[in-house]
Amino acid sequence: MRIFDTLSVTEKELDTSDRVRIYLCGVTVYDDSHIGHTRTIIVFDTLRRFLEFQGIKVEFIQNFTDVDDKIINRAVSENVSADSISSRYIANYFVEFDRLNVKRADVYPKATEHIGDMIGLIKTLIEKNFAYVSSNGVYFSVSKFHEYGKLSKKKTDELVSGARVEVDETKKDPLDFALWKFADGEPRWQSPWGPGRPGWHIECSAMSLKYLGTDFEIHGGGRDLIFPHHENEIAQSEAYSDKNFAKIWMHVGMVTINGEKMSKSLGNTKSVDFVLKKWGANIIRLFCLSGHYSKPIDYAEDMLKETITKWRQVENCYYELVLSDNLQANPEDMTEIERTTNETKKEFIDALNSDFNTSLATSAFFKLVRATNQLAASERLVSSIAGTVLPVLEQMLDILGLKISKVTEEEKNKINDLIDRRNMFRSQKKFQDADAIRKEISDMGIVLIDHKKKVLWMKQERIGAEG
RNA sequence: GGUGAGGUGGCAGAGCGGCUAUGCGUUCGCCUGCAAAGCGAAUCUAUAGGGGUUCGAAUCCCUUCCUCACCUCCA
Repeated sequence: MRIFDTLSVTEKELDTSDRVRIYLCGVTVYDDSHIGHTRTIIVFDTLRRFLEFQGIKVEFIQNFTDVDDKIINRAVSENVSADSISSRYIANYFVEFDRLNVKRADVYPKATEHIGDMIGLIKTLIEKNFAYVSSNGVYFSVSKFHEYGKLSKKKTDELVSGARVEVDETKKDPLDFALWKFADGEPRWQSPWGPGRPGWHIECSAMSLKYLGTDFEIHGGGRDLIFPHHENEIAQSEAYSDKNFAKIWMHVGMVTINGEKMSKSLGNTKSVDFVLKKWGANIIRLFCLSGHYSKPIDYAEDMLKETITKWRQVENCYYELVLSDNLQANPEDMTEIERTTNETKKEFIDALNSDFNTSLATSAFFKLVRATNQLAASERLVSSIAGTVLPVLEQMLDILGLKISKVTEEEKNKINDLIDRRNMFRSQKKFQDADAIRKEISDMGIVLIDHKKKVLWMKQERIGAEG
């Protein structure tokens, strides 16, 4: 599979010969996660599912930044400990991303649990003369790392001339960034240079190195992390190890709202909780995968609504397949559907192999859905066809992380009972009674599909936006 | 100002030298007791403007205009 690498600005072949190690920069746990975090995490979850579907071993690490000024500020304003803030949002994170059907990473390392690793790294950087101690903390000396700027394509002299770099008189160079900050208040940790807290960037270097080693396959995150976070990670890590840090840098585009970037600092975010209540996991996943991962997508309610229509087609398709009559298809239909199934499956996989083009992949997926629904609409969908289509459809659903709402055996029996009663009323032309039953079924979240000679049903996911 | 990514039909979104995806929308229709769901047909022949290369360009080159992101914490 080929993936676009931000560092080399080219598509690179992903080395899957042994295992694929992925480090994804996770969230700072000081507030609710939002749809922007969601997109990045869903993209990587889907990538991981796709690799695993192919039998490739994946080691997936995603960190939590649980020491940060924002966490401390929040703790102060709520008059609680920093730890209680980060624990709360980490707990929320798991609730929400489980609901989004995101597979758990192999490890979710926390910064606070790796202070020792960071100190070790900083020590070496000082020994190698890449870092120095000032009265405020320990700083990385950017000018010592000659490749600084290679990821973000920035030249250090241009960065200096830009007026937006932080002013700190104790730094030797305005570009230098903190590895360790001296601090009086809590939380703080002892270090050889004095008590304090680690800088933001060093945690990812320390934790990726610890869990994945050097030169691992993919390092990812949102585009906004390219500078300075990932640039600084590269500087620290490569200065420390003298080895290449990551083989491929994969960056996910921003989610905008009304064309404007969504971010906590702008205060225009849509929280995961909000979008889950409004749209549900399947719609959000489809939305997040609707465009190429590297490009921005706009959170627009009309687009989300369209996605509901598509999802209904998928639900219909699935239940038509599952509930099809136990019959043999006519040979022409069989040949045709086998061809379509194979073609769409190939299209789907080829698209994902080509820089993870989820937009193309989902369009192949919908082609298969439509072909199936066509057969259903013309009363030609039978079990032998389902036997061909269903396994492929389920594979695609699984890779995309989509989940069809299912019913229990008990509910199924009840539905069939009610359908029988309704049919009876219908045959007696007691349509009001029949409609009352239809309403009762609909209240269970079940929609009836009246075919010419049979009545099928499907479970529809309840979606908040539909009221 | 610097750097990067883009500008494709009413909308979303692929394609990245020839065969102009796909979906949504809209209109009409099929099906139905009526619906719903689904399906069909029609609609839409689009590639920011201007040059060029080529037998042939949305796709390559030049240029103009515009949008967004990053350059401070951010997924």
